[in-house]
Amino acid sequence: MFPPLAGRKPSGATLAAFRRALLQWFAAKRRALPWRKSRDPYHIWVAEIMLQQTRIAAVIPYYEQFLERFPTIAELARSDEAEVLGLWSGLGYYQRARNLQRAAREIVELHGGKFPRDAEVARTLPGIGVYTLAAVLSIAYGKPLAALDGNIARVLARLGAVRSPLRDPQTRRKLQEEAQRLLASGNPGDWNQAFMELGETVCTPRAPRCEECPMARWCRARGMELQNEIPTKRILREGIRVTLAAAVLCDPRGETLLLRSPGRHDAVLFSRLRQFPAIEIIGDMRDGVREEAKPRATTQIRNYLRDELGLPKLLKKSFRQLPALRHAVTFRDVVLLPVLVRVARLPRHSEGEAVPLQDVPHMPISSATRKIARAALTALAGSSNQARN
DNA sequence: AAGGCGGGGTG
DNA sequence: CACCCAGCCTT
Repeated sequence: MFPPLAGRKPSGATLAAFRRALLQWFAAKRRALPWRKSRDPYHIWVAEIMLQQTRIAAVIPYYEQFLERFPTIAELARSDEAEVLGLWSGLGYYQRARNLQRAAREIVELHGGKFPRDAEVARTLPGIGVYTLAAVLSIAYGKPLAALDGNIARVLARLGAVRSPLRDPQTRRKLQEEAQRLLASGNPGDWNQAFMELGETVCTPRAPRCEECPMARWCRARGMELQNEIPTKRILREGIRVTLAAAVLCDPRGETLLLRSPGRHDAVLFSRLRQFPAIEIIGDMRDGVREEAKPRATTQIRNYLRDELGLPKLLKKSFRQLPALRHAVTFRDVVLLPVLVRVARLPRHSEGEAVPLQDVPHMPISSATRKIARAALTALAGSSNQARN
């Protein structure tokens, strides 16, 4: 079913050549990534959690800052969740950070502060699923567990010309078995990383570089010129479009108001983290008419601030609409319409908090909130420059 | 078994 | 720009 054993009796020699080809390629091309400097299970674990659904380039700076602040499991366990989220801010999938810290506390309380070696024990930790378990235990402890992530699944699917969808549970099982069978048990950590790195750099989702691929001679998809058709495209939930207006209040001291709970919009749009007051601009939002939301944004924000935040009536000239921003939240495509609002005093609000606008980009917030804060800071810097000139 | 959770890279 | 990517948890 899969090369190198496809259609023939399992041949030890072929399998050995297959493994040698990949390991030699990895030895030559292996990138010097921060988490590869270490075998500390904690370091590997943090890296693997950050790398879930997230590209290497995005992870590197977060990884280094995170370990600098939380050098040990014990340090992570005794920190505030808010600080952990602060260091995660911008990386997305914030539940990962919460689980990471919960697991750290569990490790300190139940496992003597060391990441468990036992697979069944480690698997019970929050945030440790089948993939992460195999990755951490193989890399940190040399356990012979085959990792199956998206990269490896794609490589295996191409090697074996598997046409069924990768997320199909039956296919998944088949691929997991195959990965386990191919695993080079001499150094499972290197093997898993070699496989993933091949998927990331050569056997890419689109336009795979088959000419550079050390495994091309074993690849059935390549042989059938199906490398661009396999794996089959995943059917994604249809996206929806959302338009939000967000108010960046600004008092004379440069302070702004953040809310702990959402305004009139879906809470997930700011990852349930602190956010600017915001409302969804309802209206006919079919394709092509989103432009109509822009004039409505200021009016609706103005009403919202008055009715629900108890802000006194403000003059129209206190409002300044900034250029629209785009943001994505899983299947939602969000257009953000930031509105800068000059106020004499920030309103009191039970869920509100006054903070210097300057500080907002460094707080535990979603990227959407950061984008809005940066847009506002840029606009303010621009207008003060104009005033000086 | 299916759906939800971010964000950024790529062609 | 539009399109693409994916591990874990909850329901």
